[in-house]
Amino acid sequence: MKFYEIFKQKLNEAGYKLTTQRRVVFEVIGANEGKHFSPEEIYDIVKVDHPEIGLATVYRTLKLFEKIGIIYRLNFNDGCSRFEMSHLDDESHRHHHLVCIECGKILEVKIDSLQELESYVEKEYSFDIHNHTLKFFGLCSDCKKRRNKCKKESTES
Amino acid sequence: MKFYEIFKQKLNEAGYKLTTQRRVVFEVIGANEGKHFSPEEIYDIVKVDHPEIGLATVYRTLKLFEKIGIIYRLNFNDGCSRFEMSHLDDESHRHHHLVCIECGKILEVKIDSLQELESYVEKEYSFDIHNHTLKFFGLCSDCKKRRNKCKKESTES
DNA sequence: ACTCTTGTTGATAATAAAAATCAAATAAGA
DNA sequence: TCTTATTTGATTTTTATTATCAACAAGAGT
Ligand SMILES: [Zn+2]
Ligand SMILES: [Zn+2]
Ligand SMILES: [Zn+2]
Ligand SMILES: [Zn+2]
Repeated sequence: MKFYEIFKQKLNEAGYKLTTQRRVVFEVIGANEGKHFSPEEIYDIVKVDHPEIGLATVYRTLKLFEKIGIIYRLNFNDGCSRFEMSHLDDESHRHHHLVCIECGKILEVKIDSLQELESYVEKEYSFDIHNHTLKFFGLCSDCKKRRNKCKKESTES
Repeated sequence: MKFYEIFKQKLNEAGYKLTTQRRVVFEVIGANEGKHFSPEEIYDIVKVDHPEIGLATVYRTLKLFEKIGIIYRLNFNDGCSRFEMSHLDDESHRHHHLVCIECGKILEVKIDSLQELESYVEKEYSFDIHNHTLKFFGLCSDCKKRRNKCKKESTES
C-alpha cells in the first residue's frame, strides 16, 4: 500500500523522524480500517509485538499523527478520544458515523448528503435517528488575516 | 418564556424534583443563548448569586438535563464538555457549529443543508473549512428489537 | 402547617484520560 | 563513525468528571 509512503513523506515534510514506535502505531491503525481505537486499545495491540513501547509514546504519537493529518480524532462521548486513519489518497472518502445510544456500536456511512442521508439511513440501516451533530473545523476570517500577516513566530502547540 | 414551563414539566415527567439548584442552572443556560458554556463556566456564573451551590451539583445537574433532553452536550475538542439549551419548542432549530482551529471561536450556522452549506459557509462567513464531522445518535436495529422485547428491567445508566 | 419519605445537595475523596518531566536512547545527516 | 537534536520510557502531575455519604429539603399526604 502506498499509505506508508505518504506517511513517511508527511513525517519528513513536517520535520519529524521515522522511529520504530511511530511505524508500529501507524501499522496498527492502518491494519484496522473501520475500527475506532482509543489510545489504550492501540497500546494493548502495540504491546503484543513491542512490549518495550510505552503508553505515553502512544499518546504522543497519536497527537502528532493528528497534527500532520495522518489520522482523525473522533469523539463518541465515551470518555476518551478515538482515532481512525484519514484517507490520505482520497480525501473525499470521509465518512460519517452512526452511534447507537444503547449499545455504543458504531457504524460507518459512506455517502455525503444530509437531508437524503437521514431518510436513507433510517431505512437502509434500520436505525432510529435521535440526533445528529455536524461540525466544521477550519479558519475564521480573523485568523486567516492574522495567519497571513505573522507567519514568523510559529511555534509548536 | 414558556421554556421554563416545559423544563418543569420534563423534570416532573421524569420523576425529578424542582430544586433551587436546578432552577438556577437552567436560568444561566437559558439566559445565554449562543454561548457554549463548560461546567466550570456555568459554576462561576452560578456562584455569583448562589455561592452555596457546589461544583458537583452543577455537573450532576448538567448530566440530568442532558438525559431528559433539556440541553445538548457539545464537544469542541478543548478538553471539556460544553452545553447549550436544546430548542424545546422548535426542534427544527438545531444548528451547526463552526470551530476555528486557531482561536477556538465558535460560530453558529442556522441552515440545514450540507453541500450548499459548505460553499455558503466558506463565502458568507469567510471561513476556511478544513474538516467536518457528522454524527447520528439513535438506535440500531438490534437495539430496537431488544428494546421492544424487554422493556421490563430498565434501570438508570 | 406538620410529618414523613425519598430524592438531592455540598464537601471531599476517588477515577481516569491526557500531558508534563527528564535522563537515557536513537535517528539522520555530515 | 560521529554529532546532535529529537524522541522515548517510566513516572509524576494535571485536570475533568464521578463517587461517597451525612445532612438537607421537596413534595405528597395528613
Ligand atoms: Zn470511521
Ligand atoms: Zn445498538
Ligand atoms: Zn450552538
Ligand atoms: Zn479564529
